[in-house]
Amino acid sequence: MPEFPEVETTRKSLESKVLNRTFVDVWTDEPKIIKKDWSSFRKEIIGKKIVRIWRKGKNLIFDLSGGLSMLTHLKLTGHYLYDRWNEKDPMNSFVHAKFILDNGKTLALSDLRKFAKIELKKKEEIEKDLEKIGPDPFQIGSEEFEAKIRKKRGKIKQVLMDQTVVSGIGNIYSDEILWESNVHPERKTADISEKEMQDIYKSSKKILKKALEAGGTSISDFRNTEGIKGKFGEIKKAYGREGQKCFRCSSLIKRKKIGQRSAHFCPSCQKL
DNA sequence: CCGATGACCTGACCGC
DNA sequence: TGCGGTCAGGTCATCG
Repeated sequence: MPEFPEVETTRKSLESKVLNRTFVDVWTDEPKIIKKDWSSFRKEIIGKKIVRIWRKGKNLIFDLSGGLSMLTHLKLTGHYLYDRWNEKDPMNSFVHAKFILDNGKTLALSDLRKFAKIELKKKEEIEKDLEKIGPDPFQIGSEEFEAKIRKKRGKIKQVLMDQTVVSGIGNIYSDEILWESNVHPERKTADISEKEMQDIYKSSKKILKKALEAGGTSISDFRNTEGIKGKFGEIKKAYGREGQKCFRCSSLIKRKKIGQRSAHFCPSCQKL
């Protein structure tokens, strides 16, 4: 599920709720989510305090006491839930990991497809693993953004989603950003004009900011830590709108496979 | 080094 | 109702 807006929504919420809490117990019914031998994971994490919660791209990292960090990647369908959440929503029922905190409350990971991963390593090791992840659009200026994008040859949609180039953008927001910029997803990075690059840069920040303010997108399974949906799905312009009218020109939105993913775009506003 | 392709999983939905 | 196919906010390993 999660791209920048969903992960950041989760991060902010967890920061306000579980920062400075200590793990007193852990549970899982799907040990493969934890990329470490379960008994050593359990032994190492119990008694550790959460001292910082940060994000790099789509990765969510809990720095713990004792020089350890716990990295979580929610992949397609993972989301964190805390304390008392909306249990009527079936999407909140795929809980495969639970952390019991020293205030007696539970931090849970619900993940329908079980792709999420949790790693526990030394802080420096986690940081090293994340070196390959590029900056998100808010961390760089337009010149650096353009330089990074141009350096990678290929179709703009795929390059925008390449986490080593720029991070935080996935399938939904790349479609939204390119629609907003009037750029066809298959345009080659080398052939995009400077003006268009500026538009893509500005749109990236605009769309991600808007989506964050809306609490993310919950077309399928994303929920915040209270188990509630985000609202960006109600105002998206391209993703998932195949066959519906473009909000700018009324042409019908098209869907096309690019790489392995579905791209949604307006064939008349976004020309090849 | 690069791109293309499957693998990892489960559930929803659509057409017959 | 049931079956089979397709699709899904993401990465990884492997192969040519």
